[in-house]
Amino acid sequence: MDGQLGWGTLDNGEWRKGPWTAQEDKLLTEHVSLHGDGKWNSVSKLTGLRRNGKSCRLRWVNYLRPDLKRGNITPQEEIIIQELHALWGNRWSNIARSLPGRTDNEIKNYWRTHFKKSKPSKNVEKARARFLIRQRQEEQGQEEQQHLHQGAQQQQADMRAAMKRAEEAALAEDMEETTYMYSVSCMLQGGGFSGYSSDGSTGDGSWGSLWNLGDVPDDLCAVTALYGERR
DNA sequence: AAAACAGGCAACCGCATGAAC
DNA sequence: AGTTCATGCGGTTGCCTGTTT
Repeated sequence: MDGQLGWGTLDNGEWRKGPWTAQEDKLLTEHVSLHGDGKWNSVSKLTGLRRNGKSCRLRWVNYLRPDLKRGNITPQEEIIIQELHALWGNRWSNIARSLPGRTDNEIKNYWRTHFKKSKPSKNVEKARARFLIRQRQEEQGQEEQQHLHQGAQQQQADMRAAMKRAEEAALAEDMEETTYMYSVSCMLQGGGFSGYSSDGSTGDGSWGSLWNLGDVPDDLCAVTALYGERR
């Protein structure tokens, strides 16, 4: 390419690795503007770029895309990242979809440098705890329909009651957090919020309505599925 | 002024998944 | 139905740069 390859010397005599040059960026950008993104493995053939498809895709997604937002993560974005990470864990691509202009790589790096070494905040821990409680309740409800043994039913009812109490205690503990959760929800959906009643509970008693995530993976079911499959 | 250290970030790697054949 | 290939995702690595000693 330019003869000055640094640690990005030719890999096995074919693919270049390491930092991208301005010329390579230009080639890739031109290719995408002509052919659109996708078909990354054809980039090298069509442009002469000695980068493999994966490398091209990564460069485009993380750096060259015109809709990328430059600059520091804002406090609002930081809150969203914390909350969504509490819900989804390291689902960086999901989190990134909720933050237009940000990439999964960027969020992942930000998380690792800003949060990982510190203990999770109280709010984050609470968010996760409440989500898990709710999820557990739903699972219990499904199991209940399948197993109608009376003893088991009693046990499950006791457990649900205990979890319900725990959740209510968490909610009562600080209304400040409830307001906080509300504001995050509003940010996520651009202000439109429903299903939240003044007593601090959700209208229908589900996280789906509390969060109402919009284009963030559809609804509570999707979130639950994501969480479930992760474990 | 220079060496050591730490943080931030770009890029690579391996694996999983889905589409095409 | 099985195989191959392309793409996407999350984890990890290592360079660069700013800060501290």
